[in-house]
Amino acid sequence: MPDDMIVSIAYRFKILSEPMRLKILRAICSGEKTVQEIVNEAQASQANISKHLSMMYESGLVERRKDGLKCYYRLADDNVFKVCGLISKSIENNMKHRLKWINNKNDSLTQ
Amino acid sequence: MPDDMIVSIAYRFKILSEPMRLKILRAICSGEKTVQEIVNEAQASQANISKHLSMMYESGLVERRKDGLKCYYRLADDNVFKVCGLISKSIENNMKHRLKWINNKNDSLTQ
DNA sequence: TTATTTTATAGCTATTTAGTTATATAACAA
DNA sequence: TTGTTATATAACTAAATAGCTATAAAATAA
Repeated sequence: MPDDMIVSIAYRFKILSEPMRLKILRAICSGEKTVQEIVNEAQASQANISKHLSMMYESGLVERRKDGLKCYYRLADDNVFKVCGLISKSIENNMKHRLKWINNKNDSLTQ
Repeated sequence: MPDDMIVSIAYRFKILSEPMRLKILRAICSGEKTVQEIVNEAQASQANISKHLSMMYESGLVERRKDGLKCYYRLADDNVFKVCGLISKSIENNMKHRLKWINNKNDSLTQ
């Protein structure tokens, strides 16, 4: 994998690396929502959510549709869910691995 | 997905969001390597690589094995590659999407 | 027109962090 | 012992950024 591809992928990860932005994704995973609805679900200020949404839009992670005063945001594609699934599985594996290590240590202490 | 899971996933993304750390993963994807080998491949200072490796180890992304003076690092699991694959596919989709959009715009301009 | 609603953005602050230099640690060699 | 090699870490600086408040912009309603 070339360096510029690495930089692109790192940037995409960076967007996904903020809990508030993942909460936004959680809010719109079931379908498009207005900014105000996302604000309510993610429990943050309107300015903050709007700023996050703008950068997520600029980077192509979400798409949007304006209708009168309202603006509806939706996911650009669903790869992000597969990614989150893999990541959480990886975290789970890691937890199990550490737990096993701790248990082995306890076993050897009590032998 | 609960909030604490979101925080864990975000943190994992954060570790993957630095180009230098992805270069480290690229270096060790074919098998374990010493710090010095990784330094050479990733083209960075020893202190910098060592710091990145420490945090990647603490977070469970890599594992390590000490042998005399040398320390060998390896991937903890290969989910990270599936993740990078999905991300790059997602970026690719996004590029195509934007290109189509630009082409449509050009078409309507030249009509 | 003026008022209201919805969203975006500008300016600011505090926090985080990548990379640097210098040094510490630890294993090995002479 | 002393010297060398490999890695880790401490202290620092500069840059990036999440969240805040206030305001702008833009569509709608009265």
